[in-house]
Amino acid sequence: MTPLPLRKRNRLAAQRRLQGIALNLFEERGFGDVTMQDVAQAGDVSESTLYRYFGTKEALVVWDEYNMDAELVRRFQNQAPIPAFRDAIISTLTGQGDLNFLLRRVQFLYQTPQVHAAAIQKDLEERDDLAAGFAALAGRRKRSLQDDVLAGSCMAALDAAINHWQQANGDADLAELLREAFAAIAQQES
Amino acid sequence: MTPLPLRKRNRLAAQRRLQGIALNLFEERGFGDVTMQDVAQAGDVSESTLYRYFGTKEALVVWDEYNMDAELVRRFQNQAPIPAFRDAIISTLTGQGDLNFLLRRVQFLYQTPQVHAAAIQKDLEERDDLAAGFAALAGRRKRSLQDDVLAGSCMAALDAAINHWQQANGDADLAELLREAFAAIAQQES
DNA sequence: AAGTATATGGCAGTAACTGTCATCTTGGAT
DNA sequence: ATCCAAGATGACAGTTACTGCCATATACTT
Repeated sequence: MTPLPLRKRNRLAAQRRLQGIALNLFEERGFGDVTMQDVAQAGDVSESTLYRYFGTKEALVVWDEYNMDAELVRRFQNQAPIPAFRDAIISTLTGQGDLNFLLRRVQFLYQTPQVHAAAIQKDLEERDDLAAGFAALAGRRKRSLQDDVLAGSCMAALDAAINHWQQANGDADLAELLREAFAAIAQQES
Repeated sequence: MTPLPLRKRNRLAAQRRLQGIALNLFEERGFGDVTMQDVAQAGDVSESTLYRYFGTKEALVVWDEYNMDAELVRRFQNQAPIPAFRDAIISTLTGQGDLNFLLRRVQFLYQTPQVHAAAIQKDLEERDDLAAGFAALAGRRKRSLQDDVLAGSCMAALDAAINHWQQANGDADLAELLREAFAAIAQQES
């Protein structure tokens, strides 16, 4: 894989930096009591730039650089859909260095309804992709009701696992929680 | 059951009326191109009142008066959790007179990401209650990971069914779609 | 070194929301 | 019928997230 162009890398670095600064402020004073102006000043950039980077205030928390598309597609080749998705998630999350920072973001996210909603909106897009992927895997051109329910259940498992991990203050094996959560999808008695 | 106090009834009527007016405007000109002021003027109320009734702009679409708590509790007595929830939903939705208005709301909702997110945020509260209900049913005091996944899957089924119904312009049996969707939860191969 | 693309900052404007206060209106009491 | 208390409404000012636009500065290419 080619290394990221310099501009992209600088941008990513700046975003990471600003996200850290923003999260500090939010944790200190609360989401509602920190303005975009505050974050901009603390980060020594203009509000314009801040908006160009993140688009919305909520995105300061929700934004991340995870991208598991490549990994996901590769695993789809030779695994059943649910385990493929599960393993892609696990390797993406646990392979990413800073679990502590993820924990802070996620804890804040679940405790701030406004931010939580934004996170869910982002999940929805991922869910749609997933449902489309399930359909494609079965050779169908259009997503069926089952594909959608399945994709929704996967997102529910992901959400539940992260939520439990967050509630335990990170004192739990995230990968193990994810495996449990995804196992729960299949083992439901009606 | 005692009839609703007059004040409550008037309020409900006013909300129904304003929601209808707002939906008309949104459908005509698009969500982003209608201001709260526009809605207030069209409805002949002040912005203050509008905000007191709905709180947010999105709530003008998302708001409804459905309340299936009673139904749900009753069904939990003698049914397995998933069918209980499913049947409670079905009888609540189909028993409610105006499916056409529901269709309009839901179609708009799925086509407007901002509103969709608000709807899901509302669903989350319901999901929490459901998970708690599952735990209580099994005699556990605390919600387990499985309870959460299960509740999330139920919401996914509900969402998928309504989404398909909406995409078919209501030319489908909603109850039937719901049954299919909930059946898909149990029949997933891992 | 010149030229082009891109990133940044400043600024003005819109509209969603919040809080407050004065003014009705309503429902129930005597 | 009348008065009173509680709740509903409207007017208004203020905050802040977000958008668009333009001028300037910075970085990449040839």
